[in-house]
Amino acid sequence: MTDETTRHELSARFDSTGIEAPVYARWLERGGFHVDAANVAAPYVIAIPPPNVTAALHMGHGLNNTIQDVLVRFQRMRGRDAVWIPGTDHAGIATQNVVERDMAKEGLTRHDVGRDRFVDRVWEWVDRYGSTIIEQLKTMGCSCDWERTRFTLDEGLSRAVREVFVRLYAKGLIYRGNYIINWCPRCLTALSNEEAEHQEIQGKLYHIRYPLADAEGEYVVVATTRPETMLGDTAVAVHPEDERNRNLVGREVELPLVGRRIEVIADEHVDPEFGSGFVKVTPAHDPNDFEIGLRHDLERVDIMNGDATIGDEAPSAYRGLDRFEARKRVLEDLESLGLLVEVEDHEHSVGHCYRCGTAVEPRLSLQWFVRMKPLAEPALEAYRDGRLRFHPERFGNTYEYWMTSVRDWCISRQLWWGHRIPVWYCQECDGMIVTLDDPSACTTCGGAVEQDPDVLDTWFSSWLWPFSTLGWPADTPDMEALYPTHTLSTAPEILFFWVARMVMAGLEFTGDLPFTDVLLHGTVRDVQGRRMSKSLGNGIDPLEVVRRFGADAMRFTLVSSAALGTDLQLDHEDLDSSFRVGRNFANKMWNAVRFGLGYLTEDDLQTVPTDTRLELTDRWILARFAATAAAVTDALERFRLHDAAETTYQFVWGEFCDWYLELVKARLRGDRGEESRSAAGATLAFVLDGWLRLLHPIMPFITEEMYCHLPGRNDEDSLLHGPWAAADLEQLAAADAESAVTGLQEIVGAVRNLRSDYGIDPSKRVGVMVARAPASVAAAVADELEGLLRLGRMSSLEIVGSIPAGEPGAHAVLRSGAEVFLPLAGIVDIEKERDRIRSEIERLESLLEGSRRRLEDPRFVEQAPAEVVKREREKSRSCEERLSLLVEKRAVFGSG
RNA sequence: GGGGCCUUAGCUCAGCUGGCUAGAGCGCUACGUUGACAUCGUAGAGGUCACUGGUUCGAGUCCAGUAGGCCCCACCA
Repeated sequence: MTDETTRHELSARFDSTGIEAPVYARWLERGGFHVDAANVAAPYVIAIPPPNVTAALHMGHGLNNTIQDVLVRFQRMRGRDAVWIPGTDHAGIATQNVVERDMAKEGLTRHDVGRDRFVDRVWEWVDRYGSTIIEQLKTMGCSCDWERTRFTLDEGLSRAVREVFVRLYAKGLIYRGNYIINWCPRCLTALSNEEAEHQEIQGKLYHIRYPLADAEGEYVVVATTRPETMLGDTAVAVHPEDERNRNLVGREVELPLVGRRIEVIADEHVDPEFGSGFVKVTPAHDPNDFEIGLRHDLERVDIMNGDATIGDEAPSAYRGLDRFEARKRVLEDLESLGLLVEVEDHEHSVGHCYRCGTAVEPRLSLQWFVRMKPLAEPALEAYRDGRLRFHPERFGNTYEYWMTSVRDWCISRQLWWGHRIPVWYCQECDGMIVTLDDPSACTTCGGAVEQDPDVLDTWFSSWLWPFSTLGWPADTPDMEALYPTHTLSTAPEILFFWVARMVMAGLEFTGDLPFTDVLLHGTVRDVQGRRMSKSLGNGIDPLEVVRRFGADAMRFTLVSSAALGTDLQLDHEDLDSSFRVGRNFANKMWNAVRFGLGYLTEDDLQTVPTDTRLELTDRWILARFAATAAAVTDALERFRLHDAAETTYQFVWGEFCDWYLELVKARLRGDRGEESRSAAGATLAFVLDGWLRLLHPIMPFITEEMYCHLPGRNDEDSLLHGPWAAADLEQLAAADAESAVTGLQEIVGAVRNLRSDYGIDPSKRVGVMVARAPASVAAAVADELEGLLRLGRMSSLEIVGSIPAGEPGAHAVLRSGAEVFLPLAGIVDIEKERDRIRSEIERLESLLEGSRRRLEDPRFVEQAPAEVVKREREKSRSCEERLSLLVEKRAVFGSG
């Protein structure tokens, strides 16, 4: 689109359709996102939080990936070798569930087809749907280095997983043991502590009588929220110092419904104040009881099957019942025996499977664990000594707390989809082999070996992501050039699951922090403040938003609504209200550029325009641009993307479009001669080009498209690699131009205000007088007269020595000290004018009073910074001046 | 039971190291087809910055407490 005709045929309304795809295709064709490890001088690397391979894009992805793209594009434009590593996660439970559900439609379970065929089927699924989200990221404009796309089950990454398992095992940091773990009876697998989500449940506390075995009529009362577990009780405990009850220690009770005799023991865990002071002890079904059992060498009676039905260790009457069914039955039976003493409401929290929502069952089972303490120490140290930073900072507390109270990590999962645990058991002797390469026989006795059937927790591969994606454990050029990475952007809810563990893994296996800055973004919510979710049906499909409003509009809206550390609300029922801001802004940009293109020539586009030809407004907008560029750069460096968006928006719309374009129109048309036209053209082109750069990280498509339309440029050009903003922007500072133009804006503002107050027909041009304007403002008025006349709908704007006394008209006294007068013979309303002046006097008086009070306080003058005192004096003086003028005016209108 | 966050215009929220005559977008009211833009322009109304106390020359901003809302963590049955 380089020829003249096309250029001038840009439609008045910006339509993202038909622009985004070709622009993205151009970037890809040129390999614009790829960086060769051999050529890396100043790396900037982000590893994407790999979405689940079966996931479809939602707004959370929209936000997070926009943030990452902004950061990557910003650094790429600044000349860094920016690499954004994309990929997906095999997401063990989630993916297995999806495929199982799919199979269920055919009436099949995974057990019907067997392990190998099931895994094949998941792979087919992944091959078919696995690239969906990657394609969606492209639609959003994400500038990932697609040549580096990885999947956690790739051969290389799987190798890394094995390497880590073997290393940790050799170091004694991985062990296998029988412990109480969180078990999901629906997914039929162990879960880690993090995967059990605690929810407050409005439950009951049941008080049950356990008769003493050899004393008719005597009993103890235990309290429990899960009465069905009594079938597995193997003791009753009291606190060793419980005065009331410790005399019973050593006696036996007869477990109702079961008949087993169990001992009363003394254990510190019991809170003598709670309930009756007796605790039923079920070592196989409660983590605390398990610990008690260890201390007292209690029997562990496991009464439940994996699917949470009652098992063979329980009395036959209950076998086969689901746990909740069994609870009901147990309660009924206790009730009929007169042993259920009391039922009270009791709120408590119960773990739920983070994938399917089923209430987790604490279950005794043989699992693999990672010892976390030794890994946590260096990870904590890295945070404490400031090498690892969180944005917002407060998440450091959360991280620190988790690291100091971290518990061992259960990593084995009874699933089929995932990395198989690299452990083999000998079928002949008790040999166990933990090895990188599949063994063919037992290394001790030569017997046949069989691999552990379990797979590893998904997060056991995710925690290696920042380096496994770069080829670790091999010493690859990518590892050499691109590791460690720099920024990690993610949602706070996976701080423990993922972020904390990556830090541990990075330090343990590579000796480096995997990244230095962790950006935790907010949550996308609906208008009621609820999280967006499939089940609530309140989600927003980013692709629909892109289709209707454009990717840039979506990205701008997301970035500008998400201040660092805060959640953002979007209306899923009214996408228009949610994304209008971004769409309108894109349209504004489009039209501003469209306007510029009507006047600019190739010669206008040059380096920083600093010639003496520059006029006041040129110097003003250049100064404003320099300030904006500095603020935006600073904001992006500090991860304050919202500020960057806000600042540019205000500059482009509120200063560039509202004032500069308006003031410069006549000059661009050549009304003031070629010298003036070319100064305006050069300035316009420079500033336009400049803010396109500033906005490119946030709105890559429209900025690229517009950039290529600028005179002398074509599709071969690109903003992708910057430069970010021209060097030497400091030289553009022009405090004098800034204050002069502010003075002009005030005058126009006052005229518009007066017109509006007096209801003057917008089509009627008025003559205006200005007195007492500072010299610089007066000069500026003369320079920019025609523009000002148009903006204020004035027929004339005269600089006068003083406003003629007694003439009927409207007055305004400005902050610059200038006085604006609008003669209104026959129109002016004396009463109204008097009121206007009076209220202005009142306002200024109260302002002045406050200011004086401050200045009269010697402590303020002595202790406040000189700059503040100076400003206060100026404010005071300006108020006084304006007041005295207004008082004079009032005299003219009578004191009323 | 611990820890954290929030409470600023009708709505959604900015306001980072205390100096504010408290901002933005949307909405509202009035007016407007001004040759880039009605996805626009102009003006306006609208706020005791939750409450109470403290620190300070000065507090929306810091500290303590109160009230309301939210989140994270947690093996008291």
